[in-house]
Amino acid sequence: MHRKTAEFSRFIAGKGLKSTRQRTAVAEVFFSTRGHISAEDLYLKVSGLHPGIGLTTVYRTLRLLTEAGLAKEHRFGESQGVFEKEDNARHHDHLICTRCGRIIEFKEPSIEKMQEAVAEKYGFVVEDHKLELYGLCRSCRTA
Amino acid sequence: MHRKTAEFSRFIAGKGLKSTRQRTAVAEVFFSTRGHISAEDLYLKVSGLHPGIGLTTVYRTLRLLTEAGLAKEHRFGESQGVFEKEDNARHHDHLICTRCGRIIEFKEPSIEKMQEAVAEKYGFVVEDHKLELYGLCRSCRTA
DNA sequence: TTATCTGCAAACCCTTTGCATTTAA
DNA sequence: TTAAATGCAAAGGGTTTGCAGATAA
Repeated sequence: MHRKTAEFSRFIAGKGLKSTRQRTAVAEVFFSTRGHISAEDLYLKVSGLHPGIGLTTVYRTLRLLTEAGLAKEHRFGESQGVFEKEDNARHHDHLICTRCGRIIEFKEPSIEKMQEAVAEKYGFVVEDHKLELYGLCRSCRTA
Repeated sequence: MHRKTAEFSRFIAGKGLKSTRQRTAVAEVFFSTRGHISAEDLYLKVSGLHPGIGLTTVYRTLRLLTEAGLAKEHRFGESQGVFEKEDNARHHDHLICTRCGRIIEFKEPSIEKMQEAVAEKYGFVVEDHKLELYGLCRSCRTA
């Protein structure tokens, strides 16, 4: 079993939910998938190994994985949503005070989603990004 | 008539299409709207002035406006699409291909709005920003 | 005149929900 | 034992499409 599937099981248990055959199957296949995958494609992959599983269950499990912070949903363009593994040791961006030099680290998944959508519009696949916001922090502003 | 509505009419004519009452009405209301507006809200606004217009026509006109480069559609989060005027003389950010070095300029008002929201969360007021997206462009990806 | 438009209703597509049944704990 | 999960079918919600009648050029 994938390390992340085990982590998912712990998350499930922690919420007082049940660890089912289907959830484990979906997680296992999801974590062995590289890049993005749609709910439907994941459903097809899992179906190959565990016939009879429902597309609905795949959707529900993907939602749980997302809540667990193990998956991330993207909506590129106008098409169907796709999911990818969420890596928690992630990039962060910076807020920089132009007066006192104070630096605050932050991350904003919603901004990153948009960055990817922009990139997609131009045919790009984002590998990395740099976002720096320059301005005045509260104390410099009120001082 | 709005300067941009006139520009839209020229675009329409250039494509051998017809300048109709409805298209002009939608464009006129759209260009007098600040910020983002959904197809449905635009439909409601136009309906007030031109009863009987169809939501379908609003969608079709918004598509034409977008093709003309006069409108821009955004899909924030998972919700319905919204449109805004496309302004060609603004700050832009960069998309950089890490393989061929190709650089594309883009601007994304929605990202800037979110940047300000994030900054505000930390007590900052944004004066400037730098956003660089690094990745692979279409040709480098498919090559 | 005639190709394009319009508005309505129906279709679409992806995703979620309702519900009766099954299952993990 | 029993609260939670499953799978099916049906509903949702925003957007698009088919079509017959209307209209701009």
